[in-house]
Amino acid sequence: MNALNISVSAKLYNKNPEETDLGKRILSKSIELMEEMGYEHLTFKKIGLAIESTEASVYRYFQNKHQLLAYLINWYWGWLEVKMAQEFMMLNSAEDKLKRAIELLVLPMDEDERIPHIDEGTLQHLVVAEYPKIYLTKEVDAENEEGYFLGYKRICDTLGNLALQINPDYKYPHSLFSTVISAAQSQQFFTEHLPRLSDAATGRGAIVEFLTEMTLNSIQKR
Amino acid sequence: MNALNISVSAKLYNKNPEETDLGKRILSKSIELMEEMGYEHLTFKKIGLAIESTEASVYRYFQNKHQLLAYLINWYWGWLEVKMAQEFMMLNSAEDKLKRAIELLVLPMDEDERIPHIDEGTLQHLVVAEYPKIYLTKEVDAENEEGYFLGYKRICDTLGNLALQINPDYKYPHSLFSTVISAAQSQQFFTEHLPRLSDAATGRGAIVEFLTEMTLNSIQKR
DNA sequence: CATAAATGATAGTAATACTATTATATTTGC
DNA sequence: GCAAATATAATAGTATTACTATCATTTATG
Repeated sequence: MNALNISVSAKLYNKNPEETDLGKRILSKSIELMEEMGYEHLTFKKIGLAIESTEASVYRYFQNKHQLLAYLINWYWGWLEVKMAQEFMMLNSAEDKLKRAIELLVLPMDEDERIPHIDEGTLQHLVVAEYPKIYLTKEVDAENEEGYFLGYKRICDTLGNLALQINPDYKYPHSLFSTVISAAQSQQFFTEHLPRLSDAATGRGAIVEFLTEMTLNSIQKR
Repeated sequence: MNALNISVSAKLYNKNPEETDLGKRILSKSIELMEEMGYEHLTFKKIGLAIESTEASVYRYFQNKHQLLAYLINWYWGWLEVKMAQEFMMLNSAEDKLKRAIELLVLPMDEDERIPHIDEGTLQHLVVAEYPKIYLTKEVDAENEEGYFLGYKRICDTLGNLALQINPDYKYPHSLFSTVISAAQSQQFFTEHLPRLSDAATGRGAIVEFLTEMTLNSIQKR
């Protein structure tokens, strides 16, 4: 097993892919293929082919493509939470922690070599392009009860609590951080594909600056 | 023809649905069905059935479901632009206009009886639930060139310019308003389905307040 | 070594996303 | 008011997708 293990709710798979070699190959190739062709064009048949196995084998791990995406995205949030916890240890003010959190959301990720079957950089790019698809469905309420969105909620809570350390009277910590996190994603997407919707022609640094300013100005006491 | 006509780029249909009775029935029923069953579960066959016509007839107006969604969403933004223009005439400060724009984004819409075949309230709810699906695809760059996202871009520009009237030095008008507009959507969705991601248990008024504060604090000179 | 479990190979089904064809209305131009 | 053009209805057909099922084979485990 890995030195580091990100836990993902058992509702997000049929059979735990982290426990077998085939499972890990499914994760690894799914990320690669989904990034390459996009969620809509990916099929379990293509994954089966890519891992030199079969469609049926992929179905043994995940009920369907939607669950696979939800798994990958929850893995990403779980991993980001670990990263944040690590980095926050070295920082002493809530403001510095918030700033660093925004950087982690936006700046490119290095591969964590403790987890060789997941390419975190590619996964981050995939989350940017696919994230809202896991909740923008008619099944959202049922899936919410299954814990499909826990990863995201936990990060929002963590950041919201930091904001309340700065200003205990701030009224919208949940709204603010669900907004900031999804803006972190969508600004990356817009910069790449719809540049008229962002002012970050100069790169991700500008996104970080925009979000940091927006966050701190929102929570400041006045 | 209608007293009021919202123009949507000709790239967003095969045959203009506003020009025929059948076309209008397609629009009307599509909104109703998509709202009811969600984008994923809607098919042209079901639309054909609902309008007491056929699948083939729907294909004569729209190339596919994706184009239909893009049409409806562009229609919505076009209509919102008209609404904003109307309301801005009565307002004299950029700040008041921004505040009113946020209300229009968030508060429930009344049916405009000049356009009987479109139920604006339902359409608004549909945009909240489906909007990101039109750009989160691998075809985004090609469709961007076809003008699939013009409606959204125009609203962002308009609001960005209002912000620059308040503070000509503000550096991120496009990023801010693409963020505010998509937050207006996602906060409505979260309030309904994932309440832990918002602080608007009390209703849409809180969303308006949150977004207004965030906007004005961001653009203020300091 | 025996048994269970995981995987591979293959087949099959219902639904989807179209395309094509032809017949029948309906509109429009003269 | 009629012919020609156009729009729509009715139907059929195809390739792909999203699964489910079955059974043989390999691999792990006690």
